[in-house]
Amino acid sequence: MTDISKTELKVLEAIWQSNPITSSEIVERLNEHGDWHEKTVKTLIGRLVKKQAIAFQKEGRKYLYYPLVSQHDYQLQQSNSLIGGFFKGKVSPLIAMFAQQNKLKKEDIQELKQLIDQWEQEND
Amino acid sequence: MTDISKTELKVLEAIWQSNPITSSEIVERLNEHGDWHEKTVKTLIGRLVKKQAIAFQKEGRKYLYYPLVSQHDYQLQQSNSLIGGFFKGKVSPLIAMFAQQNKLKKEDIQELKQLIDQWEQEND
DNA sequence: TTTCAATAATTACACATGTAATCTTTAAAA
DNA sequence: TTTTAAAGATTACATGTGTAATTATTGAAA
Repeated sequence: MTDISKTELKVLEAIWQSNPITSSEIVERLNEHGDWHEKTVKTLIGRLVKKQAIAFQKEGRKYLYYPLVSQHDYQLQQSNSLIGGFFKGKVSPLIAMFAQQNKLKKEDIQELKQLIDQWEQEND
Repeated sequence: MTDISKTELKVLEAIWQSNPITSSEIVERLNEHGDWHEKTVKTLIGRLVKKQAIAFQKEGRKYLYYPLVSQHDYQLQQSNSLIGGFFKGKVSPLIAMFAQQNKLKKEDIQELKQLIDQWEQEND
């Protein structure tokens, strides 16, 4: 799959939010936050189709778009790429960075602890 | 600061590795992994200068390049952007994702525990 | 059935990016 | 001092990206 650009990603996110979805609904959804020109959105939809990130089903006169790439898979791939590229594939340096920046809240710590407990229960 | 492209980042990473550094040294370093044409690297160096990601000091006939953007700051910004964009600014969903993919090793858990201990000692 | 309006497809255009070649400058070598 | 070679600056060019207008298609309305 070719790279998905910043603006294409915004469109894809609108589609992930719920689908299948028509182009005009995509435009509406994007315009809830931000200012998107209909023509621009149509172009981006077309590029996403060409990149096989989305596809459509013709339902009579309507084109119903849906994702071919799942949000989870995309996030996983991007996260792996960042962690792999910056931190040799290890997550702790990222967490350390956040800790240093005082970006960790009680809730985060709580959730991390829970994840660790779960991991320890499952592994050995 | 304008965005730094993929290939520009490779050049910047070579500079972060140790600096100040000459363009030919940058080329050498990049060619330890991968195949970089000298002219291409020169172009990318020029673009990084224009973007004010790096600068140089003329040392007689030599141009000595050094970073204006620190690796740490760059990584922090990119990490924040990913975590902010995908996980509403919370780190635990990312860790959960890694856990699910069996990407967490004993060592990671060990380090996470330590970070948590430290956090708890510092915060209340 | 002709017309209209919505939607998609095509075209446009400036700036970014990947990849490099050519031109210019200047210190070092001859 | 003239020549050369290395480094930077400029130019090149195809493809990608952001942003949109124009054209074509087609089901729905009149």
